[in-house]
Amino acid sequence: MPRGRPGAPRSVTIADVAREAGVSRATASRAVNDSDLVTAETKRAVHEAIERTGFVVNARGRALATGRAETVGVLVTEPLDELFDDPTYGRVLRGVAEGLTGSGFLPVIIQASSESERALALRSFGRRSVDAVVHLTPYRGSDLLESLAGTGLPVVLCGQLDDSPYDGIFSTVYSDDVHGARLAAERVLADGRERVAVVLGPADNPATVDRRRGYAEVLGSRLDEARVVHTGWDTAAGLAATARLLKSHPDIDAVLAGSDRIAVGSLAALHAAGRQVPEDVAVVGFDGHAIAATSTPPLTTVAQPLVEEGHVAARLALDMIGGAAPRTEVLEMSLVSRVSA
Amino acid sequence: MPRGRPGAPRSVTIADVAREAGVSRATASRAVNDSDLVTAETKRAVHEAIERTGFVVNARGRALATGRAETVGVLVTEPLDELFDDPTYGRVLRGVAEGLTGSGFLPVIIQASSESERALALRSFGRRSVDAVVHLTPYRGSDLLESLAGTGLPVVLCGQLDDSPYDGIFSTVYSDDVHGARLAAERVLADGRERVAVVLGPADNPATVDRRRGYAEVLGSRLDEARVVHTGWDTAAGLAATARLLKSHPDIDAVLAGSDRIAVGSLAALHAAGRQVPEDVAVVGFDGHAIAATSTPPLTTVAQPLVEEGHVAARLALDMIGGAAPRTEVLEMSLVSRVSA
DNA sequence: CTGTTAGCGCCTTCAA
DNA sequence: TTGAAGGCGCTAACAG
Repeated sequence: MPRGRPGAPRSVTIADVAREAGVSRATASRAVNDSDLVTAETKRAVHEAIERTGFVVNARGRALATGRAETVGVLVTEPLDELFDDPTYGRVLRGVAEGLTGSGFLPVIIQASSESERALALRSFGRRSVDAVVHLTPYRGSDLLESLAGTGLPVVLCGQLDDSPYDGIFSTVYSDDVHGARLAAERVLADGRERVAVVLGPADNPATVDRRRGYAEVLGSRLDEARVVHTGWDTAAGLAATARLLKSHPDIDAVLAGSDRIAVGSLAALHAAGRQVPEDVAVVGFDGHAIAATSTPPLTTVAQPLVEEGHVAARLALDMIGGAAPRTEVLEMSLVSRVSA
Repeated sequence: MPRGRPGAPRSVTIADVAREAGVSRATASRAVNDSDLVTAETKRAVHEAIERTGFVVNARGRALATGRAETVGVLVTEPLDELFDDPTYGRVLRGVAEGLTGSGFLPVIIQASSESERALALRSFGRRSVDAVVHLTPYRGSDLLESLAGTGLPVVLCGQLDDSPYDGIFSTVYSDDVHGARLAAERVLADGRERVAVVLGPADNPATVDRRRGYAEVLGSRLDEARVVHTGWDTAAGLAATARLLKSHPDIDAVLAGSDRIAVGSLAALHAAGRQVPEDVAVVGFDGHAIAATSTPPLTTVAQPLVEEGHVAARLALDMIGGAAPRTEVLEMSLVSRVSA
């Protein structure tokens, strides 16, 4: 007969409340859950008993009885401390939290940047400590996704994978990079730019691939491969890459950047090279981060609906918990016009 | 008779394993938990049955039976997007995760930056969805701490409060700011600096108060109040404040900064004003962040043992879960000598 | 509308 | 060393 841990005073259970209110445990439970099978008067009596006893439902007991933990795990595989200069995940996270409010489900963030942390998280998921998993930072090539599928839990992926090997298994939400890139390219084209340079993030990144495709679709033959470069996602990388580009192709009149941080680097490189933005060279960023609004000059950029992505992820998770089949939602990007293009 | 949710196939329980292995549920349970009341042979049989059936313990059932969720909630009241701006929390978080490995407890991060999120988190804690709470960002003046105390859960505070109203209720771990500040002041003093300026963070911050006290203790009458200013924690604030200081007191020969980011701002202001660091002016930062190592020149700084703080927090939490009384641990800061002082 | 009854899945005491 | 039995705290089917 397990007695909680020794020393820990037995806490108030619904049986205590029932006794105190002079009703059965079932009725007390119904009152707690505000069922409308209970008289207003009985409810009042139970609530008074709750007041008097200081009762709080025990999540463990409820979870076992209902088969639900009322919890959504948010899996973050990037190390949180390395993530500090990329606001992307913070925004999506906020969206997930917002999307879950009112549902009775609590988002719990699970950091899983090391192999051992991943194993721990997986084990915990397998044991059904959460009702669904929102994976904020999915990537292929590990067996993490495979293991997640193995848990049988509802899983939502935030972000696009190369192809879609998990259609029908996971739900997915992502922003349409191809479309966003088209918007950027169309803008500089409409502006009469002729010699467009492209400074992208790492070549093996799916977002990079899609953005490049979007640019190419709109620019067509105007896109000279020699003016397309890949670099890191950050400002320093953008600066260096753009500076090099300006050496080899001094005549460029537009830069399509693969991220806002890259774009800010481009701005700096152009400034250093004595080019005026947007008079001599137009610059269009990608992401819609805060830094795009405060750069000099303020950056025209393709905004990803990150918070909305979180909202949708939450909805997908709730739907799957409710028994819905997995599905994929693609969100539209939008062009935010500022000064730089 | 509750049947889980409709549609959800009944999962494998320990009863299935027991049947499959031809033992009782009790024995199967013991084998699962590697009790040494079980023959090696029986264990093997059970594990084979587990293999065959694909059994995974259900956390909900176990939690109800043992009275433990095997989970430590890590409460973050700062908005997470800011968490990404300041590596401090990320480091402590890592420490907590490391400190918990091997304990069987999983850290789950709960974001509670809005009032409603706080309410949700508190409700969840009250329901015993976690076994302990590590509060990463405690501050006075809200009723959050009061409510946390009300849950009766073991709570660990990371960071020092103004006074100690929760001695004997919460455990606390923090780094000794007064001592750290003394180290910084002693350094510039030993260096023969005479006109020391102090650029602190917000005046109402407890860390600020303590750091100021530490500087004052060492500097004594050498600390001219007119050369002490308060500003924000970030680089831009540090730059502006230092620039102003250089206007009113052009003769300063040392800057004690309240954070590394402030110090980096000071470095920029000094550079802009044509001062050499450390020849003309010494600069000492505070925090020991990565930016201190990569600044120009590299920053001498007071390093907080953030990861260790996390380790200790985890230990305190585990101890309290085990029934230990709350206690407070104070960690020593250390001076990291680089070029700037 | 309320009470009775029977578990959810697991662990643990007790007796063998 | 193993099994039988009971209970952790709650909810839900069923009968009244």
